[in-house]
Amino acid sequence: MPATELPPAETPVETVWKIVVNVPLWGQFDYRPADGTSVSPADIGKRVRVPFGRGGHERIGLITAIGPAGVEQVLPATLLDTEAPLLPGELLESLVWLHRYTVSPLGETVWQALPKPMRDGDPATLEPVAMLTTTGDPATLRGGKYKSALESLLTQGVLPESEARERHTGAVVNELLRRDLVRLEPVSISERLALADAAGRRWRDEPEHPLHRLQLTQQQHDAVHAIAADPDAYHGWLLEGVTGSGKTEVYLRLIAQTLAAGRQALILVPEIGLTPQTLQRFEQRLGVPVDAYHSGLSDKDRAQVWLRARAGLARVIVGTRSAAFLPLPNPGLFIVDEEHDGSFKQFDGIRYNARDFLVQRGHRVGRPIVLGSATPSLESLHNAQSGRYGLLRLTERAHGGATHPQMHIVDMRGVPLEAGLSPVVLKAIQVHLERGEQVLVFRNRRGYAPVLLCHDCGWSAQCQQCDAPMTVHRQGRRLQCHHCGASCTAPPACPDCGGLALHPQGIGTERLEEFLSERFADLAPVVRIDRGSTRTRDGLQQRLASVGDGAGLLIGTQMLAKGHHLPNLTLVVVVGADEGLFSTDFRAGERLAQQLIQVAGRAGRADKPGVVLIQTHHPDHLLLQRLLAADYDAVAQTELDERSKASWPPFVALALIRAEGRHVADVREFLQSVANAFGPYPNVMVMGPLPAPMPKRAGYLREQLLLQADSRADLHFALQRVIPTVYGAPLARKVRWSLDVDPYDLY
DNA sequence: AGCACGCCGACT
DNA sequence: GTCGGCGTGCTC
Repeated sequence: MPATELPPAETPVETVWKIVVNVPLWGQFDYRPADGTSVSPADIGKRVRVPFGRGGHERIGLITAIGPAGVEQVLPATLLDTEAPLLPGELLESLVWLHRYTVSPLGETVWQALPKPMRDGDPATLEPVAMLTTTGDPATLRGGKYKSALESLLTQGVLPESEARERHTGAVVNELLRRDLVRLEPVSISERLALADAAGRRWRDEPEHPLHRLQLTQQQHDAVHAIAADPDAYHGWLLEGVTGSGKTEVYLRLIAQTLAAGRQALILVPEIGLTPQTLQRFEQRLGVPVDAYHSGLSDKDRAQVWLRARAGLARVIVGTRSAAFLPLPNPGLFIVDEEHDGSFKQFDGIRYNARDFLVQRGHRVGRPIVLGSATPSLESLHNAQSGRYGLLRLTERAHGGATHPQMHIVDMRGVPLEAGLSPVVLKAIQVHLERGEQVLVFRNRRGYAPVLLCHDCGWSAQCQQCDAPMTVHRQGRRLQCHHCGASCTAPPACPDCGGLALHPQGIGTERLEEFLSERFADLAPVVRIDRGSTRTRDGLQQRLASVGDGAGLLIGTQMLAKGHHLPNLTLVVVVGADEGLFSTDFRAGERLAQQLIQVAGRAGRADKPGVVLIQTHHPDHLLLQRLLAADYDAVAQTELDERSKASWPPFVALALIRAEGRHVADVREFLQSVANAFGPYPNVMVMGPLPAPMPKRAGYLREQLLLQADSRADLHFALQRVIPTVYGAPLARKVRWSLDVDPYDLY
């Protein structure tokens, strides 16, 4: 045999760690253990410190797999997590799923799921916990705060020392310690787990437990029964419950059963819904500590909650969007409350929907997930109709005979208006205020007026940086752009014709406040609540509290549409609903219907039925007519039919590629090359490149590419092949671009 | 994204 | 002469 035909001597390929780092690069990187040990599947999910990039600078990486080296050069990496992996297998697998679904780099997907200290390589260690053991009897104590703190500590059982100090103030804890009424004792994780189990079972054995105080309605009972029937298997449930029907009570029973089984429950709520009152209510009814997970926590606190969840110690966690990424070794139940809410969709970085991610996790771990809403998203309704989810409906209000608010349409055509309000509306406001009740005027435009217009020549103030009119603020003295934040003094005369006929056009919340506070000054306090007046959660609570229980007039945007129960609120006025009736956005109708129902839900209580007045120029519009019957389902069905006819989601799969840059030519060329790359995939329809609905924003020129396919699989097949190449394209560095699978809207 | 390498203008 | 502008290319 001639020597030349011998195959080259093959050196066996080294088995290495496949590592992702937090960079917008598609691939993974190969590293070997620095200490010379061999790699093991048990390393998957652990963090490593790796030399990365030109200067060999160190970064944190995460081992996602092991396999044969794909490159010549393999650098050494040091393990950071020497015991258990930071990410349990299920969470990592779910994140890999998310990376495929959103078609974004795995490194970025994994990194955005971690609390900052874990991203930075801090050790995954729980802070040592001292249990507060009561050695004294609260009955022997006089003086309210020590006694109540001691009683509360007794019911909580196990509490990290820092948390005890936070809840009951350090001084109180110190005093209890000094008087030898409590003792601090370090507890092991296994002891803490055992105590959590005991607490979780307690409600079963105690007939006097707070959970049993409320009698469930038949519908609530049936819903609990259906969902709890098979706690060991995945099942998606859509819980459609009108305002006041007691969805929360259903959640609480299900959570209690989950606790009794020694499992963890994760509850996702919209940003606006996670108030201290919500948490308190959960804790009081369940009788166990409830962990909150949201952006308001410090990095350190977030990391501790994350680690408690990972250790199985946090049994009930209520959190916002990012809580969908909590590691749960022992999951029992997933809940997404107000599942239609837009805040579950992340709009920057990797664009995921926390609701959909959680459904996927429920599926993976084989546990029920409940999506609750008074106004379900069309996607979820569609899933319920097609049999993917079970549908449970709560149609009756739970306690007392509170009736649905009466909705009325106020025809504005040919009617004299004051600050955009018709005489009928003004009269109604007066009547309700005179009765000592509260009124909410809902207007989804903040500022004084949406436009500053010259009546002589038609000029209007436009933002220099954006394709949008400037909003008038401070009674016309200032102009502000709500898209880029630019702000300037309003011109004294028209810059075009020099005329003095500059008038604010249209009505914003500031103008409503100006007019209404003058008109009704002698009847009630007038409070405006929008992002201009109220920045913080506490600020919102304070402003609501300032109205008190008596007569009051609230003017507000979105912020007031949900949550916050105001028992004396009997009239809601909706100004400017027409904008949602004729929008080009496919989701506009759905959103308007949800908004109107939610805002209507603020009005009325058992003994005082609420009234909702909707001002419109289109009193015959089908959507409004259906809503009058308080029939969200009928509206939703109409909207679904429309979507089906017009080929919009959920009947087709959509993806949107946006790009912006200083030069429109770069943006156009980039998107055109991406569009061309879809050539081999005829099942994906490519629309664009087209100017974005707002072609210029903050000085950047924006264009977009809309991708549509009948089947999600076809869309993903094409995206999986095209998008990785985009990451390597030189033009991609000259523009800012993003991919949004299942865009919430097209703006 | 970082970060280094590289090739042209105003400074001790 | 060199400090530094940000264009281009690479990261196991």
